[in-house]
Amino acid sequence: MDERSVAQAARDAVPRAEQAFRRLPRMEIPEKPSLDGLEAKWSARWDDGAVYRFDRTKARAEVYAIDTPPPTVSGSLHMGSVFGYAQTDTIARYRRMRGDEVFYPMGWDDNGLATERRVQNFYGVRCDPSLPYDPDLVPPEKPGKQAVPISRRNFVELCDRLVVEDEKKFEELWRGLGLSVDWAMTYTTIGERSRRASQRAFLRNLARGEAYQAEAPTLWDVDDRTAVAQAELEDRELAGAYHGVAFHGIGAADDIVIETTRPELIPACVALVAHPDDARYQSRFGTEVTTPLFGVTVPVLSHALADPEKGSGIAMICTFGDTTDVVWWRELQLPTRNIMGRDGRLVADPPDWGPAGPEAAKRYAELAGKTAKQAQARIVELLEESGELVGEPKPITHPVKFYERGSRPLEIVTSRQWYFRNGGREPELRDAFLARGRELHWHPPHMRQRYESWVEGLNTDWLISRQRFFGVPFPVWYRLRPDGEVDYDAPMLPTEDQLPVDPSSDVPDGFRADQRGEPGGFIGDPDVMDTWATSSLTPQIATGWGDDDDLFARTFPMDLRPQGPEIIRTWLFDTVVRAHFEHDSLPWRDTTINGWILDPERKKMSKSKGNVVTPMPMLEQHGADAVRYWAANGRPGTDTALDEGQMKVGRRLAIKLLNASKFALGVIGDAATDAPVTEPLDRSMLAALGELVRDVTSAFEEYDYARALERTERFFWGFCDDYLELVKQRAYGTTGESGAGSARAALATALAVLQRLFAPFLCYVTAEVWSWWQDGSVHRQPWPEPGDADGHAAGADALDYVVAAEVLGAVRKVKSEARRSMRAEVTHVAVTDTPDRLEALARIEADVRGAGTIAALDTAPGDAFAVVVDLADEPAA
RNA sequence: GGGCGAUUGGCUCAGUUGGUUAGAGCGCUGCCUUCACACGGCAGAGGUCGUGGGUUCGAGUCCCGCAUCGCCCACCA
Repeated sequence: MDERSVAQAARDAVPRAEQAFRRLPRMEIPEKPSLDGLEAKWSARWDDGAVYRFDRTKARAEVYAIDTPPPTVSGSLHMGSVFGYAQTDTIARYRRMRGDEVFYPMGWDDNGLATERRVQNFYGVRCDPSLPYDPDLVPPEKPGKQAVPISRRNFVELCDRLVVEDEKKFEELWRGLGLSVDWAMTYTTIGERSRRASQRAFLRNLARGEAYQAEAPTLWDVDDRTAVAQAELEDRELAGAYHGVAFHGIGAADDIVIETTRPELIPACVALVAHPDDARYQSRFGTEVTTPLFGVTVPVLSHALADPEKGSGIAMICTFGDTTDVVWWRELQLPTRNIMGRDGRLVADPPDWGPAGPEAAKRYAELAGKTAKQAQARIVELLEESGELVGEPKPITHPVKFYERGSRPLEIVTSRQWYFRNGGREPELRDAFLARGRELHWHPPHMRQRYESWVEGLNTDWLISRQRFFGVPFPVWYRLRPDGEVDYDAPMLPTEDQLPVDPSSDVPDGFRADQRGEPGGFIGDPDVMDTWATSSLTPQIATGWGDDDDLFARTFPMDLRPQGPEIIRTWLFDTVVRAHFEHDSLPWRDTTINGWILDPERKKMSKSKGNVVTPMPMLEQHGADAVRYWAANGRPGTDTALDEGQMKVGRRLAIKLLNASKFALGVIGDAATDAPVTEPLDRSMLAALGELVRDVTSAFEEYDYARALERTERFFWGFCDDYLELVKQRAYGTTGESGAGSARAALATALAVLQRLFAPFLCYVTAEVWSWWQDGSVHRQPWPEPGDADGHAAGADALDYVVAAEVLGAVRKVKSEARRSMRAEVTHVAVTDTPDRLEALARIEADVRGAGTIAALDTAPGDAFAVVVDLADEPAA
């Protein structure tokens, strides 16, 4: 038995609180129950009563800790988030009712490029780090045509200001949705705790060799002017063209024609490459050719990655056109001829072309300063003029790498960056992370495939530095040599108790502020960490790692990470990496992966498609319980359409619960509810209810909240349509006090169970109906046990309730087809059925006759169920 | 190119280890001005379970192939 099971067993051994849920002496049931106003009323009461407050005196084994991925607060609220977070909340509420102390904090992911972009668009500004700080800066009312350049510090201040506003809106939304998070425990990924945790973890990674700095070719976004990581790439199909380009051998017949989609990179060419087995180029390996237009000498080489099927089977290697170039460049140990600037334009100063340099430079002069696209157009013209363009360009579409939020293709530039090891270059480490993936419990299990294919496909380490402004700075300074050059080899680091630091304003030990930027002095690392480098520590940040050791000991490793499928390769994997390094453990035991939210046309919702639905109007129109109902109907990991019809159904269910509760409690009235349950129908219903509790509980244990809801709902509609109708007359006392007492006890028992089963889903309406007759919040009640229901019905026959409902249904059908009222008198009913079912019918005949207004009922044994109904004549109008 | 998931009435989806006439809601049709509920209730019509094989006494459910859709991964000249 593991630690958790021991704790569970200990809890189970404690005598449970009053199980019968006796009604309060004085019930307060509205004359006309309504959903209106319930959300405001109960949100306020939950706050006042600290219903969802985490009790930090509980031991780890008693705690259920949920690592909610902080939503990105920049940008608009999205129905997809509502979908996932509402689902998670049903789990949280279930665990809480099971007796777990639920640790359920909420964070806001506010640092990073997403926020910067929002600030740029919202205020119409852009950050220019060369500008001085303006303490009196007032941002433009409305963004103008030209972005206003402001200093880095001003820019960060605007970021800080805007995220506070955004976070208020998010909290308002989540509160309205009824998320049972402890709002006293929010955090932000740019907040001090997050900065301290990020920097502390980084320093430890660095000390252990898990973080390192390297100068290397890097995927680069020319618009945001920052390096980006493999995890942030996406492929997009782009129109392009194969250009046949002639490279020259010794004789005119020795031309080698290559096909390229990027002729503008000819000046960056360092070699040609073909497959070693390719007969066409066997004789050329080891020889040299000269590039078209520029006349630069490059070798012809062989490499297994070259694909004989592609183009003419031989490719030019440029530094750098794509990631394959980087592989060839590294493995064939080629020189670098960089022409691509960080602004996406060809650099002014040409690379080293050797002897051909002076001539080549003349050609290059008119390309310098052009964008890749402009340069390509011009170079094609030049190739045509020189006759080195072979044939017409052949249009193709091909996948091109983009930054996922970018608008222009990524370039590859060489730059100095920070990395975390993640197995991309070390098979053993990669295997360790694959093992972690198998150690984690995935719901649904097949989602692990995405993790595996991502980890198996890693080909670089995790690039964490960004040349941006609003993020956690690297806690690193560098010495400046006497000649002013930066000494990257011996970075200066703060101690952990100094964190968080900002190296652009803080000064390393042993230096004075006026030595910043001076030869012999120091400079701070100018970069910030990518947002994932902080987000990957949310389990540590939320649980107070290093800041609150007591809390950390009670909550880490956490139990559950709920999240969307699109961030398995980033958030989930990165978080596994960090916990593996720092704690040699998983960050959590389970993960639930929700599905996509699709629009009514079954298209994935995304901003670019313009089909995003904002959640606030949905909540206002249908109500939180209705929206939660819709979300909870989306099965784990299954894509779900945005369906307002489902929300209407949810709303109707909530109203039904109001009215059925009112009715049942009205029937019970002032009478006692502790009479023995003696009537077969009551006992049979409670037996079925006990089965329901078993079923729903096991569904929740498997994280299948959708099944739990569906089963509860199905039982409840039958309970309303059949049981309440069947028991109505007897409960009013028309057949005597014993039968009435049994009915009232069964009604009270069923109501107490059903209201609690619905509580994780319909959190507002269940709070309301529970309060009519019970003390305390329903959301802090113990989860029903099967015995709460069938404990009152030992030996009951499940058939009784089934047969009663079927016979009643048959009678209703006849009345409906005869276009008569459901109250129409029935003179006689003849039921044919199997003996065991007729026995059941005999036990509950009185209830069936009462509900169907049936004067006489006969039975006859037979093979199949059949009912003949004689209606009384219609009374004269 | 590799992988994962899906394919059930007009729509959205259930269908837990293969077992008698395949379920629900929405929509549609009809009825009921019932004393919990008109933000109702009752009932009805509507499906060769994508397709072709196979295993089995028996397959929506298991196996193989195919098709379509969605997604993930991939070195994309």
